[in-house]
Amino acid sequence: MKAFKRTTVTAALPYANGPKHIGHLAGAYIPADVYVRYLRSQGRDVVFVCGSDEHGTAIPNQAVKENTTPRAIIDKYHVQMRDCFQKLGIAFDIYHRTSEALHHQTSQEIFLALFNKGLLNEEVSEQYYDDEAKLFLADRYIVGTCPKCGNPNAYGDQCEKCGSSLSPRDLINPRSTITGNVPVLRETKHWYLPLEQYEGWLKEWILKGHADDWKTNVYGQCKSWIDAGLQPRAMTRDLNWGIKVPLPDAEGKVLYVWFDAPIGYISATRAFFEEMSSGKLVYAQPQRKFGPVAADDWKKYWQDDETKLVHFIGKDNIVFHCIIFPIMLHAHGEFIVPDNVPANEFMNLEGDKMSTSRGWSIEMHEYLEDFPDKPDVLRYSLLTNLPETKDSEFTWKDFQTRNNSELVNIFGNFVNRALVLTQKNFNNQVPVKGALQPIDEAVIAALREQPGRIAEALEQYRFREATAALMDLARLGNKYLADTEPWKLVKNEGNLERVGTILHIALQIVANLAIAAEPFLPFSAARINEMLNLKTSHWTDAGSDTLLAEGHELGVSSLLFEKIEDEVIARQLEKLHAKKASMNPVAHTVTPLKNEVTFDDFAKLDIRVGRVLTAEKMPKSDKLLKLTVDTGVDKRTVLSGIAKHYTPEEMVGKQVTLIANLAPRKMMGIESQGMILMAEDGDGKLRLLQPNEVVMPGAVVS
RNA sequence: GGCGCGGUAGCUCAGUUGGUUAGAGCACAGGAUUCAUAACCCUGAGGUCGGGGGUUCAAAUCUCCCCCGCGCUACCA
Repeated sequence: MKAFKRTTVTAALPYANGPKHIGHLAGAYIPADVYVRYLRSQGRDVVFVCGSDEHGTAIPNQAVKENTTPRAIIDKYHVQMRDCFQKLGIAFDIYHRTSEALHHQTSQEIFLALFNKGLLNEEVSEQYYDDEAKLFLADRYIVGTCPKCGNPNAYGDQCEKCGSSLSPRDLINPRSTITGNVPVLRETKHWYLPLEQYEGWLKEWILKGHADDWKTNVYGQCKSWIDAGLQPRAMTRDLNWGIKVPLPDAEGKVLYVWFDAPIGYISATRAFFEEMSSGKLVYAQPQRKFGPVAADDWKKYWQDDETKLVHFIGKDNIVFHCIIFPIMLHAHGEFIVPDNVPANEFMNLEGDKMSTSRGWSIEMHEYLEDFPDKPDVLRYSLLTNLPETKDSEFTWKDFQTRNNSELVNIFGNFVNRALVLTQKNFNNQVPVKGALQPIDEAVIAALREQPGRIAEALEQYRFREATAALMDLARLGNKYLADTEPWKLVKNEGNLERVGTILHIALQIVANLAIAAEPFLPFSAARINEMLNLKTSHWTDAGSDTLLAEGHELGVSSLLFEKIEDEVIARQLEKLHAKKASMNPVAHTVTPLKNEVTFDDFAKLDIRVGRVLTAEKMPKSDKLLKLTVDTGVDKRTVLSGIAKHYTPEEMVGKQVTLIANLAPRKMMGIESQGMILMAEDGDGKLRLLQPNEVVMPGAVVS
C-alpha cells in the first residue's frame, strides 16, 4: 500500500438540469463526505471538491421544457443543489460550477494541451447547417422524410415511426426544427480522442495494477469495456451551449460535456486555491485549516504522485471516471490518475427504480422540507443501506426502523442515560474515577479498540461496516450500564464513589461517541459536544478514556433523536404515490403532430389486417419475435420487436395490422416482409392495433 | 444473445488463499430490569448458502450447466 501525502476527493458533479434525489446521495455524496470528514478528523491533508455540471444538450432542452433560458435553469438548480448539500452536512471545501470562466479556461487549456501534443484526431465530415440560426444542427434538431418508411417527420438520428436508426444525411427533404428552413450541408470538423491507443496502458494500470484494491463491480465493468475494445470518441460537439473549442475556425463548436465535466474537479480545486490565496472567498468554504496557500497549490492536488485521488460516483459514471477521464489525464502527461473509484450501485425506492422524471423519488429538497431537523437521520439510514456491492433498497419503513430502534433506542438513549444519571447524582459534573474493576478495564479496552475498527472499514471504503461499528460503540455503553447497574448501587450511599467511577467511564464513552460519530452524524456529534460542554476533538483522541476531566461541568442535555410515528411514514408513502400519479401525464409528452401529407402519400401504403399463424422467439434476440402472418394474399414472415410485450403463445391466432408493401428488411439473418403496427403507451408498453371485430385476413385499412 | 456484477435467516447485509456446530443488525419469542424516548441488557428460535452435476478427506467458497435480478451491448422496418 502506497503512502500518500495528501488526498483529493471528488464527488460526481451533479447535472444541473433538475433536482437530485436520495439515490444520488447514497451513490456518491454521503460516502464521500463521510470519508473526507474522517480524513479531516485525522488531521490528514485533504481537499473535497464538487460543483454543478452545467453544460450539455440536456440543459437547453430543459430550458425549453420550463420555458426559460439555459442560464436560468443552471442558476436555479445550482443554488438548489448547493443549499441541499449544505443542509445535509455534505461539507465540500468548494462547490463550484462549470459555467465559471475559470472552468472554461481550464478545460480549454487541457484541450489545447492535448491538441498541441497531436493527441486529438481531426476529422471532417459533412453535417447539416442552418443558415438563418447560424448553427450546425444536432441530429435531433433535423426532421425529414424517412427513407425507409416514408414518415415525413423522422428525426435525424431515428425515425420514431419505423424505428430505423438514421443519420441526418439519410433524410429526404430535411428541415431544421429551429427555423423550419432547409439546412445546407456543410463540412464540419471534430476532434476525436483515440481511446483505443491507450488500451495497453489501461490494462497495465487497471487490470494489473488495481485487481486487488478496486471494488469488483468497478473492476469488472472496466474489464468489460477494455476487453470489448475502445473506439475513438469525439471530444467536441456542434452546439451553442458549452465551452468554446479554443481553435480557429471552431465557430459554434463546444467541448463535449463529458470532456469538460470531470475537468470541473480540477477547476474547482484551482478556484479553491485561487480564492484562498487571494482571500476573496466566492465558492470556497474551507472545512479545515489550510494554512497559507498559493494560487497554484491546486497542482499539488492533481499533479503530484504523492497525492491520492479518489472519485466517488454512481455506477452510471464508471466508464467516464475509469476510462475516458484517466486517459485524458494520462495523455496530457502532467496529471495523476485516480487511486480508487469506489462507485456504488443504485438505490431503489419502495420496490422500484428511483426516477425523478417518473416521480418515483425522494428529492433532496423534498426530504429537507419534510424533515428539516433530521439530516442525520437520512444520512444514517442511507449509510446503513448503501448500495456498496449490489443495488439496495430504500423504504420508509426501514427509515423509521433505523431511526427508532437504532438512533433513538441505542445511540440517543445511551447518551441520554449517561447524562441524566450524572445530572441526578453528581450535579452535572464529571465524577471522579476511582479504583477500576475488571469490568471497567474490559470496557476501557474495548473503547480503545473500537475507533480502529471504524477507521479500518473507512479506509477500505466499507461504509456500512463502519456505520455498524459506530453503533457498536453505543451498544458497548448500554451494555456497560446494564452490567454495572449504577442506579441500583446509588441507593446505598457507601457506593457513591463506585457509581462515580461507572458514570465517569460512561461519559468518556459518550465523548468518544462524538468523535466517532462526527463523520457519519455531524450534526448530532456537534450536539453531543455541546451537551458535554466539550470542544470538538479529533480522531487522534478517539479511544481515549481521559477526554473529560474530573469535575468538568457538563452542558445542558436534550434528546438527540425523536421517534418517528407510523403516521409520518404513512404520509410519506401517500405522498410518493401521489407524486408518481401526478407525474404520469406530464412524463408522457404526447408526440407532436407531424407535417401534413397528401392523400396520395397515404394511399401508397398498403395497410391491411392479417392473422398470425405461427410465432416464435428469434434466437439470440431479446426483442424480436418471428411471426408468420396470413395477409390474405400470401403467408409471409414478419419480424417484430415486441418480444418484451407479447409471448409467442399469445400472438398465435391474433389479428394484427400490418404494412404489407414495406420494403423487405433483413434482421439477424432473416428477412422481414412487412411491419406490424403497434400503439406505444405512455409507459413505453406496446399494444397491438386490431379491428374491434374480427375481419377476414387481408381486409384493407383505409 | 454476448459481456460484467449479484442471488446467504422474514427484512437489510457480512463471510471466497476450501477446513471445527455459516455470522451481524433489524423484526419475532421468552427472560431480566427500571437510570433512560415501554428504551436498554440476556437468551432463544429461524438458513437445502438460487438449482443441479463435478473436483476433494472436506465446497457458501473451486469447476461446469441451468434459473432469477441489475447494468452495458446487439436485434425494434
